Amino acid sequence: MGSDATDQPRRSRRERPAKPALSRDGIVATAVGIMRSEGLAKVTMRRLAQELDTGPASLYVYVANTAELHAAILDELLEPLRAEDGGDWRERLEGLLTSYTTTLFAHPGLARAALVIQPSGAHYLRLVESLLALLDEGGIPPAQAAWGVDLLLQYTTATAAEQATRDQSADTQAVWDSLTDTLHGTSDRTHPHIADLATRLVSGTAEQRMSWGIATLINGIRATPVPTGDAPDRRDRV
Amino acid sequence: MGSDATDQPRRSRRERPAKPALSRDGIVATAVGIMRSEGLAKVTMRRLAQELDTGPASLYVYVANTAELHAAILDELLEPLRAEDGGDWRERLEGLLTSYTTTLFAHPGLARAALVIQPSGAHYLRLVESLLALLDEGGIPPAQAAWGVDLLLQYTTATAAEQATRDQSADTQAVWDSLTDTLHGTSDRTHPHIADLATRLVSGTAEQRMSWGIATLINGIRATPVPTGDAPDRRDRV
DNA sequence: ACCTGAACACCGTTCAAGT
DNA sequence: ACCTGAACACCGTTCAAGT
Repeated sequence: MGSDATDQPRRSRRERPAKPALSRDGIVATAVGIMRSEGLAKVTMRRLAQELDTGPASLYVYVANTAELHAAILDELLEPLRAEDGGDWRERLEGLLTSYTTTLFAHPGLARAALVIQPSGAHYLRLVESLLALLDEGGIPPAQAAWGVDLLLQYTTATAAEQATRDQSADTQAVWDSLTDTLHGTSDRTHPHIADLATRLVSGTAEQRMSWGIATLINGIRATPVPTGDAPDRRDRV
Repeated sequence: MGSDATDQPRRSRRERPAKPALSRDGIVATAVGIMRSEGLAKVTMRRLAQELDTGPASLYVYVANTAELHAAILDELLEPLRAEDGGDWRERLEGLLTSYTTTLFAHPGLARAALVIQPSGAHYLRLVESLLALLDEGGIPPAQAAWGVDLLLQYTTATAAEQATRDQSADTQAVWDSLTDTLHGTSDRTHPHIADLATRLVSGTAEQRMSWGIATLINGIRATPVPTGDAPDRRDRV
């Protein structure tokens, strides 16, 4: 009983489980799959089309371009993100931002895409909502929270983008060594401050830096009022 | 008299002013030229080779890869950056960071490269030195200044990367409108904080946001001590 | 309306062979 | 040592033509 062509009269089966109809959701889901197994760099229109057993042109019926596709992938990855229940608002805020960063870390290259596209998917909005709720709980004035949430997300996204890229490249250690050497070798006369702080400039683990960075941002956001007056919209729209 | 073969016995001239010898500096200078006139996206190994009248393989004698080339271009652009003379240290710090951002703004795409590569050229080091001097002048504790300078440069670089990309794309307005609509259309019940702050989330000009962001970072850096103890090197090297 | 083959106009990087 | 032609293994996007 090696064959199973019983109730499906004619149609090439096996290999592919009956080519499913194309849909935006199906395309995004397949894209996520490729990214998880091979990284974002492999998620190209051509490769994706191949996976879906069609030509690249077909995808443009559902996705405007590669950037939009990457935005959709990102939002999909944010699905499991949720703030913890117990604890101090600061701890929960740091926890939520850390899981956001961890998510981006796990998928090198997506963080860079996130910096370049303006995410606006459902899961991203939920993340923003959670962050605003925590800042509110911490008594941060609304205007500062509104601008601050941008700062917090930008910081974590940019950090993930940097870190992810560096981990990816094979010669990270070499680059690092040469930077350390450059800093320590800097002349005391031309660059006194760098020479003085050489060790401190590169001290700390990524986790320590991130934790300090988030605390620094929160302290800054709390302490810095936004300019008063009816500030115009960023696009000068009324 | 269509020919002009007078005092140069044999050698195809005209068109190209006698092909110069390749050198790293020449390659970088040519790359900067292409970037200024056509944008970073056009600075490819192939295009650069064509400009230098050779094949792409020849460039690999002087430049390890495209990322290294972009790093070299960035450093070249930082050459004219200098802190102003007069005024408050805060104003001069903001001024210097603003000219850094303006430089990246003027060349869309380079900011993104700056986030991905660890800059370490001579002009970048001078910028770091200037920032450390200003933070020192402002009485920021050395350990906080050392970590803070990273935060300030990351913030400005990431902001430029975001802004540059968005200005570049033709349908910026459409994306913006749809984001605004999304925010304002967000249900009061599912996303109460977003609904409440919708206007504030998108308020302010890019300049106002940047200025507030820098002030926020400085306040945070001043207020947040770095973890004590002999913190290990970021790479655990002793 | 949805889908597609084929084409247009490109990429980075390597390598064996030359000078 | 430096330079190169040619190749390998790819890209995103468009468009006319089909169903």
